[in-house]
Amino acid sequence: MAVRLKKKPKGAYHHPDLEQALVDATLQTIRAAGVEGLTLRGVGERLGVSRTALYRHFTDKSALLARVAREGFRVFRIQLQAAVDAARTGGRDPLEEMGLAYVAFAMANQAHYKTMFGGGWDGWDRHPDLVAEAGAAFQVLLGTVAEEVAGDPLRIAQVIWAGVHGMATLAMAGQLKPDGGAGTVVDLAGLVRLNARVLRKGLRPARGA
Amino acid sequence: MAVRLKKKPKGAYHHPDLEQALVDATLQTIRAAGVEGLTLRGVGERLGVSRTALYRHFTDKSALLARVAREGFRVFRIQLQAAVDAARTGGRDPLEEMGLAYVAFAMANQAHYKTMFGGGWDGWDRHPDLVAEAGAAFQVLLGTVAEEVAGDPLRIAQVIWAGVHGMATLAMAGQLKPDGGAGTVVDLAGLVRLNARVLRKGLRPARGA
DNA sequence: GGCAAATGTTGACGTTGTCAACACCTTTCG
DNA sequence: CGAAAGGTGTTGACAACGTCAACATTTGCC
Repeated sequence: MAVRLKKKPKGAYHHPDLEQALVDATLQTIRAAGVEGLTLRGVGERLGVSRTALYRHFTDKSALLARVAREGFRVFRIQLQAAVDAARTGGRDPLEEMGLAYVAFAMANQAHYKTMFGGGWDGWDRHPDLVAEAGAAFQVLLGTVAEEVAGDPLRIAQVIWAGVHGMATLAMAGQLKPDGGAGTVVDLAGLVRLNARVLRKGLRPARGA
Repeated sequence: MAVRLKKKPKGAYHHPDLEQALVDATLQTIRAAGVEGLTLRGVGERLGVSRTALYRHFTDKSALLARVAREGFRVFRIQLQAAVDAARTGGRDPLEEMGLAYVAFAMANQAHYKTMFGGGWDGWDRHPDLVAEAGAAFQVLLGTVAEEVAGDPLRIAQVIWAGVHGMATLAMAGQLKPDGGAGTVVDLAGLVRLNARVLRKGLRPARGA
């Protein structure tokens, strides 16, 4: 390694992009061990860096997790929007497809999802950028509801959101079992579809009453 | 048996019922400071007992929290059943009233509810008594659904459960705001009612399509 | 080339959950 | 009635953790 050029091939006192590397390593760790298995010392070790190196990029363990959550909401929003678009071009129900994409993301990224919704960090107030990113994701739902069904879009969007969020978190906690307990996995997608269709039918503006 | 009155005016080496006192103190602590604010040393101090005294009654911090969760499910089930019964005698919709009781319990006992649904302890497998108590609570919902609506009761109960659970957890996390962000609190009961009515209408066995 | 800011490291401290060894109390039984 | 036995509570200790302060190194800039 005589390549003592302008960069540092060897010791690399300065990591190329430690900030992003920290986020990635954190995500990998919570994927493997859960949020409660996350340790700052472990993250540093994984990156070959000292235990306190991250304090130059994040004020806190909470701040690091909030950043991870923010990135999650970004990907989440993109996937939800893609599902809506695909449903529209494919002639399928946008709300139903969005619901499926919602639980698919949550199931495929369980630790990430938990972190996004209140896992480990210290409250929305302290992270306005996170609030913004989460709000953008909700806008996908809200906008789709506004175009798809009649009635107060916000309240309807909140009801739909609660349904998919509830199914996702209950499924993650292993609470949704067929016949109420035994072994196999629940047909989560089928449940989402059922929910979507019941809601759509119930939301159809009725004649009487 | 004769009550040994003059026994221990002073130190009371043996606590009257430390086991229950530990559960109560734990619940009080997480009510005030959240699960993450719970420390075994603090619980001991609150009871005037040593930091490791609880190891004679619980194997673990997890075991203590699991016990707290179990007691939560017991109270929860009773309140749900009471709401169903009251609705029946009062001529109101049992499912709607149960939904209201559900979120009312969750909101009034937020830390407890979070502990019940996966907060802090180490998985259902290790606590079969907890599984049983949670299952009993779910039976209230399942039985009511079976009597109230047509169709696969389990799947419908799971959908309803997901709805109220989702609303409760989102509301706890401060995610349900009117106009999507500002200040005031959401009309959670109204949301629950909306959900219940939409679901009931959507579940009505319809003729066409 | 030098200097200030940015970035990374080491040492240390207080807190926490938990174990081992010990002390005290209650019960049981010879 | 008294001693053994087991239950119950205490102290001491340890490793792991998050975080701060002080120090070291690198980078960017004039």
